[in-house]
Amino acid sequence: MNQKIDNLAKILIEKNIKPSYQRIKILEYLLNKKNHPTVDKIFSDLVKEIPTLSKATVYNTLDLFKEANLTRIVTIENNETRYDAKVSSHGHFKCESCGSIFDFEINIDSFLTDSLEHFKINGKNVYINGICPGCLQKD
Amino acid sequence: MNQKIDNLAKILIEKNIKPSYQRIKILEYLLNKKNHPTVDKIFSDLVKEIPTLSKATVYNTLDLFKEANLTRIVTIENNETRYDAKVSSHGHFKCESCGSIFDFEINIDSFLTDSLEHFKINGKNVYINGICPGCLQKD
DNA sequence: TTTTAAATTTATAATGATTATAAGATAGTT
DNA sequence: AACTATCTTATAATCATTATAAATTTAAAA
Repeated sequence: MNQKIDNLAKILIEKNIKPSYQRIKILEYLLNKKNHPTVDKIFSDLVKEIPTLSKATVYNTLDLFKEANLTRIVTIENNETRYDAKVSSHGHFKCESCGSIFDFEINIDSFLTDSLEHFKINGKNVYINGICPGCLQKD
Repeated sequence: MNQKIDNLAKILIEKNIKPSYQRIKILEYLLNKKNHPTVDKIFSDLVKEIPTLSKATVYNTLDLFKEANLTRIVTIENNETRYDAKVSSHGHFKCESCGSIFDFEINIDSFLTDSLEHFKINGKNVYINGICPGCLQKD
């Protein structure tokens, strides 16, 4: 009946995660909005569609997704955790003036040196802060 | 009389920060221990020497240092902010098994692409997670 | 279809890092 | 010494996250 839902469910089942309604909706949200949402943003957006949604469910689900490698935590700020649907490797730029977060392409392996050759690498985060072009122009 | 204290004081004065006893001690701590301490670690270590020390002072001072570019925030975990005395650019590796944090050399500019050419860059963070050699051997 | 058990979701309370506020202490200046 | 601004401290407030237990849903069995 609903092809999209089925595809999302399949993704979850492949990871041994039961495809509950909430989980499908949260996964859909993450795959659609690629703007590193906070838990709060995810919750307040989805609660419009799922009025009974609880913030604990969002936390639980994101934790599940993280374990299953469907989602990664974006390490940008220390006060609010942000999440990304696992996609191609990219870095994050945060503007200190307007607070916007920009993605940028990155050759994720180019900066790895021999010093890590005996380490098992599971994830890479590149985070740059500064002023974005828009805010630079304002000054 | 105390050459070391004088040097630390000078660093602060150059940044227009009044060299109070607490500030000098916190700066000294950061420069000596380069293990990305949390606020809690800094406080509990220093309170032995300065019994009247308040955690609020540690927060205030680190904030001052950050503004003055003496210190940078290490973006590793989201639940506990860690601080580094500003030194040569390096990345951080966190072992998911034992929790240790390793520094590693990086060619900080090699991974910057054209996509950021119109951005003003103030800081760069590279954070990698995985398993360290010691924990790999245990398995 | 009902029953039952397991898993999931929800509401609520607890925790813990950080921030805000105001009172007290300190240092520099006239 | 008195005055003033700054710094430090203690305390309370905030806010994201985690823990807990009850309620609901799901899936399987009878």
